[in-house]
Amino acid sequence: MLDIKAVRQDPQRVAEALNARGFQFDVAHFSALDARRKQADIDSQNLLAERKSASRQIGVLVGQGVSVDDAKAQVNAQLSKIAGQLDALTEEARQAQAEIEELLLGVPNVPLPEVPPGSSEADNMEVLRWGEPKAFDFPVRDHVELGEGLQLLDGEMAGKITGSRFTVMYGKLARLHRALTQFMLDLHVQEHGYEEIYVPYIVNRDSLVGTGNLPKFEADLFKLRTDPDLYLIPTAEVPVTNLARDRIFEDGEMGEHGVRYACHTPCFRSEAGSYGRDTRGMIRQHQFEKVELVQFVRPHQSLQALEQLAGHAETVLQRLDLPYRKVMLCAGDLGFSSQKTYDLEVWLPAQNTYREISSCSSFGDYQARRMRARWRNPASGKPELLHTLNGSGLAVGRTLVAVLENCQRADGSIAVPVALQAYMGGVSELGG
RNA sequence: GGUGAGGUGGCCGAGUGGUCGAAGGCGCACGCCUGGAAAGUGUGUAUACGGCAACGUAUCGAGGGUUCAAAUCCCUCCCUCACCGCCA
Repeated sequence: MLDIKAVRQDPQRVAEALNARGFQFDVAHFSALDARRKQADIDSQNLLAERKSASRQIGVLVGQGVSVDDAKAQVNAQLSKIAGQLDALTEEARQAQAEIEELLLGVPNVPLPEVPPGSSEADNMEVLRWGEPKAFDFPVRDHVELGEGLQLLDGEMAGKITGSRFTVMYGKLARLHRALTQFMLDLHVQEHGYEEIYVPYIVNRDSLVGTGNLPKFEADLFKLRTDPDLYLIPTAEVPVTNLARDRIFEDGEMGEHGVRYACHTPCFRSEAGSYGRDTRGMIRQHQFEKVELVQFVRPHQSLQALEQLAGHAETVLQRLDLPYRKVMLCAGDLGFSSQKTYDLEVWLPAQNTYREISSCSSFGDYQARRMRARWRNPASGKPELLHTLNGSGLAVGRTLVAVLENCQRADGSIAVPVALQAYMGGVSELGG
């Protein structure tokens, strides 16, 4: 959520900044609503104050021995006037509050100044490339051909069990998938200073509102038939970031670099409307695994933290020797809650292109305001909104795809990257 | 899922429907005392919104209700604890 004070102070500037990411912010509507909210708030507060003092007066009189009825009679004029207006006024105030809240919950974050303009991924800015795409002296197979050829991957069976966009893996492939997860977690915990945590895979509505998935993107979620509403997590970002919800961190709890959590979870995405895109194979699934990195930092640290976070994700690709490029998303391609995002795109030889494998974002105080996540600034002694960040480190399923395709050999077997062999019990190849 | 007991400030813990945002304690901050410390002692110590400020309003798990007035009474829900049932 944006800072309502900042919006109020210069709505035009906010509107322009949001326009850069393709969002139309209706300044006139906001201003009218805010004025209404303020007036209703003042009116109802005044009335409440009157009622309170009248009630208090009755209490005082009763304390002095006056009968309750007599006491009421003495302040009757005031009370009857209040009774007539209070309900309407408090309802008006409540409604005005709710409306402006709803409006703001639907407004995305403002991009940082360095975020390039643009409306689609075509306008994203390449920051760097790492590694050389390997030249193959045989026709490359995609991961589906490779996995099915080895009889380790089965999309049809998943279709039978559940439906489209799920997958079944067997044997060494299933193990490679698990090895990738273990490798990533160990790297981030042992070398990058993250604490490993385990969290619920089902969350409530408040948690999803906190991260910005709701109220706008309900269609992307799997919703359970419970009361109250519960949802399968679309990413570990949701439960992990919500660890900070309604919480005030003492400075000592934040550590030098802030709080860093690494968390492996399955992710569930309904992706209603995405049918037709990436239908083949494991690129876009309803269920996939991800190792997520989440940070809570002091506001002045967030820019540097984003660079470090992206670096942590890049290290995974480097250790696996997978060529990739890093792009800064343009304003129009930013996620709803993000103020700045780097995507890491891994080289997929079968597609002859780079494909997203990690997205690392800084949210500034946008999520923190939605979930009232704060730290106590020792300089002021006051609670202030902290900054949140997260990034995939990495999407496991897509990393598996990248390993299969980049490490394939002419006979359709797969050379297991050296970094993973220890996690495979020494196994160095699939098939062959 | 059943029965019972509870949910109050950073923590513990009082609270009879009426000057209660809430006694007391712990913790923390600052001062006094001391050569220095401990002990002792004094003061302060929730959050949000509005206001230049004085201050006002809201919040005692959440939401409804009764009442002139609710931390306090009633209803529903959530959570915690104990025992039972079921289960990995």
